[in-house]
Amino acid sequence: MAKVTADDWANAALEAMAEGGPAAVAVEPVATRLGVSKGSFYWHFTNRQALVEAALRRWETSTGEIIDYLEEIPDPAARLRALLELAFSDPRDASVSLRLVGAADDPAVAEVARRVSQRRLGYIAAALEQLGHPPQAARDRALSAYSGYLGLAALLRIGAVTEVPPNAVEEVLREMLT
Amino acid sequence: MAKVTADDWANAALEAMAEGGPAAVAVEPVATRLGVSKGSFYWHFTNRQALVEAALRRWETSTGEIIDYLEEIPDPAARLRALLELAFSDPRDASVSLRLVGAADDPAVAEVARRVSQRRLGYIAAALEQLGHPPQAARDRALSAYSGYLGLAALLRIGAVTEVPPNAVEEVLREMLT
DNA sequence: GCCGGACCGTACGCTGGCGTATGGAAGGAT
DNA sequence: ATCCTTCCATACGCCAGCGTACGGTCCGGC
Repeated sequence: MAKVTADDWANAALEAMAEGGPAAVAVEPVATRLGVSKGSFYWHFTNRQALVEAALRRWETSTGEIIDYLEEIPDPAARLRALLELAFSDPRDASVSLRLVGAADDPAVAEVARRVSQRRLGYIAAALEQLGHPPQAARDRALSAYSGYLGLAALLRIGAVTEVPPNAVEEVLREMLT
Repeated sequence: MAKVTADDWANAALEAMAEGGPAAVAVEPVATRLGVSKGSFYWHFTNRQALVEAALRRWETSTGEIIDYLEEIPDPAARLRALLELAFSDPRDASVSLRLVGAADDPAVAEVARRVSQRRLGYIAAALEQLGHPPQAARDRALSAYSGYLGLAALLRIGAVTEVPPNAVEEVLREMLT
């Protein structure tokens, strides 16, 4: 009837993580969400930690696919613009990122967050290099841009800023490219 | 013998929050930390939520005092520099801030984080206005600077960046002042 | 000296979540 | 038709943390 797969569990766990952070990735609640009991879970996974890691892997690959998709845009400036517009229009990813930052005591959480961030930083820096910036400058600007994005997402999340400034994308682009 | 006050509880709770986030502000562990039992706690407070709020209030006033102290620096440029150097040298505050961002589902948490952030943004913007920026530009630059700070703190926390870039303070200052 | 209030220890019940054990149901292989 | 494998439900024991009940101690006022 139900026939739930391990991937179903991972998806539901990621959903729970987006809503309540890694701490909310609990076996029984996710089971209820899937309309299934714990018996199913412990057949597919060994313990709760494995579920958290599955959700993290799922998030990492899904963000990776977005970057893979963007990589295909030939013009580096257009690529950066597409990235920014995607980032500022996807509150879910920002929410997950910030939750992982908050839960970074768990080494598994911190490592995934770190890998994802570094991949993004590398992606931005590579585009900037293609645009003629020397490597070190490209890395510096990438870091500053991505930091600004993350911080703004944080301020949005707590309501210190109510809307993303309408010229934010242009602003960051200008800042990076000049 | 021990004679613990409500303030002692609030301090210990803030300590626990800095280490493990709001979720780690649990009655029994904090009691142990104070060398006391729950009996003491439920004398001074009504429930756990009250303890969390006490810790939040404590953090808010303590960050407020820092700003009050900085307000006394007459030269606005020196004031901003002092703020930045303080911020980048105080990992504890950054840690608490980021944890609150992560736990912003709790409205009490979000509101304190919001108030603190807005106070800081206002403080920076005021200094920039004194330096001749028109109000809107001052607010924009304050937002961009503070976002950058927060984001960098996040990246440091997860290890995506291992050290605060040595010229970060100068960089942000230049960005704000020009 | 004792008495009442401030303060705390201890013991208890309750809940939510983890992990285990065990017994099915359902479907394909033979 | 039977049997093995896959998948799941149910029931259980366990632990941490919340909140309550109640008793005990210490100390100032009288």
